[in-house]
Amino acid sequence: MQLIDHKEEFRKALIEWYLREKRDLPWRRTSNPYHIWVSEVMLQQTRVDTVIPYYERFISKFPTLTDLAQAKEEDVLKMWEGLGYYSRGRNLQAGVREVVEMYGSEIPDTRQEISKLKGVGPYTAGAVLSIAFGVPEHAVDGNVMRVISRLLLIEEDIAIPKTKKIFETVIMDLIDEDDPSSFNQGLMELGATICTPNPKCLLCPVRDFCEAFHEGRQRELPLKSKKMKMKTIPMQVCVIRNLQGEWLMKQRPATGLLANMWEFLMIEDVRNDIEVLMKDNYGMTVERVRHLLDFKHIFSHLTWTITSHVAVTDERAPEGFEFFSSEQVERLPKAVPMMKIWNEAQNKMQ
DNA sequence: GAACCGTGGAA
DNA sequence: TTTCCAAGGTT
Repeated sequence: MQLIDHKEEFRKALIEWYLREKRDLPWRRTSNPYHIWVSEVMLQQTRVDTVIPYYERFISKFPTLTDLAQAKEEDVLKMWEGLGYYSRGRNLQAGVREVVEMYGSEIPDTRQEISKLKGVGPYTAGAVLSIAFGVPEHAVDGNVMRVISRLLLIEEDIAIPKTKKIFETVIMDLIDEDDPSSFNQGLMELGATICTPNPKCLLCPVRDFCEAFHEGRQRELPLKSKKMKMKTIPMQVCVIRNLQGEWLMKQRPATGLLANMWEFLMIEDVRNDIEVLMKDNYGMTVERVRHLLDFKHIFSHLTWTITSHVAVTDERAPEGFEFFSSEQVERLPKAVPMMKIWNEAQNKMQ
């Protein structure tokens, strides 16, 4: 059965399956556009199971758009701690503040306007428009590209950005004008549960429409070019305490890797001892250096091989650093590698 | 348009 | 262990 000649039957089969089989997720229990926006940002490149507890905590802490707009950025980052891609959190708050200032706290309901908001790209725009406002707009994510590439046997490389336009055009032609929310979510739900990289075609509600299944080529799709191997950066971390037992930390720059997150002193050099490096780089004398923890931290595009130490000093904090009490350190937003070191350091100290 | 931006789970 | 990746966006 050719999908292009049977669009209405396809929509019906997809939406009926979705309404019958959809998972019970927190953001599917609300019609609050702000809550849906939050969920869509958290779900970017992140698994449902990972997002659920973060979503629940975030909505409890910032129940309304106004609450988030008025929050301190550090509190927002703290709620994002461990979730990754931390600029999402900062951009979300920036976008929410734009809605308060420019749109009277009402999230705009056109692609034109909502796309101007910080952190809202083509996917998130379409997702919020269709799910929260019922606007028939495309929301093309990795799931949709996988599902559609199989249904229509599209052999374009989805690693190339402009390939996405093909899928957006297809969706605008296929989308159900009466229930774009269930249509878009149905495609994503299908991609997440049935039309997975290793597809379960016998359970698929729309396999009769699927050209790849017809040809037995579903496992070949979508086509995706390889990416290059990542870099490895050796790193030494030194957890330094002063005579009051406070901890030396600094905030990372506002842009780039782990932007605005807090960390202990780090040096990209494993050939020299910590005492020498501290003297050379900061003119600082540290004593009682003890080895702490060695581990590897893998980012999406690079790897840190970390060796860490604890040490003591009676000198002032170097430029850009501050000493914090344990209670203060606990409250600072820290990325996962620093959380590991922080936990280990606390264990070892008592 | 390619490179950058996290994390943890699964194959 | 290695690889891939999961409801992408920004620069």
